[in-house]
Order: sequence, then C-alpha cells, then structure tokens
Amino acid sequence: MLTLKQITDNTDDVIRRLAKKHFDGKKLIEQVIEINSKRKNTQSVLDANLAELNNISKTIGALMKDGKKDEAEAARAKVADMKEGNKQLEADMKEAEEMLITILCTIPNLPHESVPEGKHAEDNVVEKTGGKMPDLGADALPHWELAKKYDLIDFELGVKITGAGFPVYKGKGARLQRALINFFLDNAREAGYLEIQPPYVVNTASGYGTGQLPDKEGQMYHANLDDLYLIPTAEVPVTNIYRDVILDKKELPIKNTAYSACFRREAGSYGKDVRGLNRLHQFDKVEIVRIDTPEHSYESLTEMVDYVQTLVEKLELPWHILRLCGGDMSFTSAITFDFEVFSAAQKRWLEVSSVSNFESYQANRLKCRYRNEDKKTELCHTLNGSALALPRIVAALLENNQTPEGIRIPKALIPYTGFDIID
RNA sequence: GGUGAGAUGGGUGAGUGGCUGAAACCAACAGUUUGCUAAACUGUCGUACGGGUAACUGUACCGGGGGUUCGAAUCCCCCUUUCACCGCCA
Repeated sequence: MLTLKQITDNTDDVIRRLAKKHFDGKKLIEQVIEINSKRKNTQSVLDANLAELNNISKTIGALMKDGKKDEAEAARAKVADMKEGNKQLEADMKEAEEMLITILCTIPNLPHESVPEGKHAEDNVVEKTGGKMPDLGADALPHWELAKKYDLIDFELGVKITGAGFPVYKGKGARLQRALINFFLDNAREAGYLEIQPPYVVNTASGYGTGQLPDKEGQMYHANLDDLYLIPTAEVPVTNIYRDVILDKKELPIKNTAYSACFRREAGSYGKDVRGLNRLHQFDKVEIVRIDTPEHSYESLTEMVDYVQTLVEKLELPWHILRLCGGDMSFTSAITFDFEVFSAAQKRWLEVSSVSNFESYQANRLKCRYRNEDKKTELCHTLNGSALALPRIVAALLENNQTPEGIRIPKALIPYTGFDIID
C-alpha cells in the first residue's frame, strides 16, 4: 500500500499518476487525508489524557504511602472518570487506523513515469526482440499433441487424479521438468542469487504481506482446517522472509531465488487460451526476488530483466520484452516487463516471465525496512520476477524444436536432461 | 496427540504490581590514546505514531489478543510458538 507520507506530501501528483492506471483516486485520497488528520487530532488529545492519567496514578502510590487516604480516593475517582472518556477516543483511533488501511489497500501502486499510457494488452510496448523464429512446416503440431505423441504429458490422467489443470508428466516429459528447474536454479546461483527452499503453504499474515489478501483470496487454494494457503508463487514465502525486518544497508541488495510448485485457482477461464500447458492450476516456477534501496532498485530491475534475457537466449527461443502499459499492469506494481516467447505451432506469444519493481508499495505492507547512513529506518524497495515459469517454456520448446526425427533439446539444456532428442 | 518448562532490545540475560522502556554483559557505531593491529577508556546504542524549525518532548509496545487494577514485563484467561520427555511416523 502507499504510504501516508506519499499521499500527504504529493497529493496532486499521486492522483495524476493513479490516472495512468485508469484509477480515479481523487475521492479516496481526499478521504485518506481527512481521516488521517482526524486521527492525528484524536491522538494528540488521547496522548495528553494518558499522560495526565499516568501522572495521577503515580501520585496515588505516593499518597497511599503517606497515609493520605482521602486524597488518594479523590484521585482514584478522577482517574476512573477520565478513563471513561478515553474509551471513546481509543475506539476512534482504532477505527480511523483500520479505515485508513482498508482504504489504502484499495488504492493501487503508482506507475513509474516511464510506464506507457494505455488500457489493454495491445497498448504494451515492445521493448526488445531476439531469437530466431523457427521455420515449421504446415503440419507442425501444437504441444498438447506432441505431448501425446511422445507420451510426455498426460492431461487426462491428471483429470482423473485431481482435475483439469493438473497434468501428469511422464518419462522424458518429467525429466525435462526436472532439468529445467535445475537449469534455472544453477543459472540464478551463478548470477549471485541465494537459493531458498520455502514452504509451499503460508499463513494469513504472509498472504497480507505480499498483497494476495484480502482482495485476491479467491485465487489461492485454501486449507480450511488449518487456515493456510497454497502459494501461487514462491514470491509469497520468500518475500515474507523480510516481513517485519529491519535490514542493514550493507546487506542490500538481497538476491534470493527459489523453485516452487505454484498453485492457482484461476477460476472462470476456459477455452483455447487454457489448452494444454497454457494455463494450469499447478505448475513449476523458479522465482527471483530482490530487496533493495530506493536509489538502487531501478538498476536492480535492469539487471533482472537482462538476466531473464540470458535464459531465453540460452534456450534458443524467439522472445520479446514488453513494457506493460498502465492499464495492463498489476495492482501492486510500479513497473513491469513481461517476457514472451513465441510458440510456433500455436502461432502465439506466451508470457513466461514478469519482472516488476514494487518500489515501497509491498514493503510498506510488509514493514520491510533498512537503516540508512543516518541510522534512520526507511522502507526498502522489493522486486521480483519469474526466471522462469516452466509450462509455457515447455510448450514453446516442444513446438519450436519439432523435427521429423523428434524434438531437439537446446544445447544448454542437454547436460541437464541427459538426452538431446525426444523421439 | 499427551505432560512439563519457557518466550524480555542485535545476542546472552536480570527483573518483590509504582523508583523499569527496561539492570548487567557481549556485539555494533563514534571518539580519545597508539607507529600499525590489539588492548584500554569515554560516549552513543529498540520500534511506531504524535507535538516542536530544532534541542527536545508525549504516548504505545517485554511472543499475539483479551481481562483484573488508580497503576501490569510482573497477576488471570485464550491463542501462537520454542524446548524436554512420552506416543506416532517418512
């Protein structure tokens, strides 16, 4: 969520920037300012009352010792009176604080100045393109048919065991998954990321910390009995490592990477877009997460984007990077670059990575801070990105590398798969 | 799952209901001394939200939430969690 300081110091600027996300924040911002000033006034009165109360309480002890019972009784009565009045003030404070958080949670992050205007995915700007488009014949098969032909992935079996969107990988299909995970983790480690193996279920506090709760509750699987959520991405447990933490500036930037299975309910989307591996309820992903200072976070963002580029290049996939427009960006992001790879038989671009800087928006909720040179605590910036999500990479690898002899494995991956062709 | 003992600042750890936002030690930081290092000495050393240009100052917080009391780190209740032993178990 945005900080009160951001809102009170640069009110007009905040409203203007929210408009880029097609969010009309004028009323809410005004409301925040009003409630906040009320909160301050209430606190001033309440603090003064409490100070007096504390003083009187101290004198009661002394009076009792001196045997001045009457005076002590009088003071006691007065205190009882004041406490009644404070109850209302305390309730007001609590209400104001809760209201502020509730409203702040409904206001999205401010887009960075460099975010392009636009409403939909079509308005995203192609930032960079690379790789070679494969030249497939007219009889090229989509990945779900290749998966069947070579017995790599069994979608129907997943339906039997669990339901749609939970595929079963078999043989070289399963080994390809394992190879990609290791390939991504090894690359991340070589790029300086610390490997983390986090829990796949998290509590509600963590859900709030990274902003899945309260609004996106329906997107996570929930274990009712224990009130725990299956993670939709490793970002959730890994970023929550730094919840309620004050870091030393020397530790920044923190660079973590984690593989996890990801679970997404994604209710209500069916059809061609979700065919095969295009959209799943359970999938594998290696995530990179950074915690950084505000001064350095955009440099970190560039490094992360460049790093992801090396991955798609090593996999020899045709790729491009999109700078997302204001309307297509996520609620919590200040700037997002999407990586898409071209899936040649489907003839469509598939999103395989999303690299974002959340600036202090997420850190504010997490209370993730660092101590600056003046020993003052300041909110960190948080960033994360997929590096990479497996299913669509697999889809593109299968489709783009199909030959009459079989499916060729890119050179960089062969040491991990242990085979160079799927036939 | 059962029983018992715990949870205090970055760490260790003290704390008869008022003199405790919290001893002491360690770590850290700044300085003095010193040819360098070390040692010694001096000082600083939790967070949040208010007030104040500032020095400073008010309030809240001793795992979390309630309660008792004029007053709670301290007493009571609930929850979480750690450790030990028992039970179960890959």
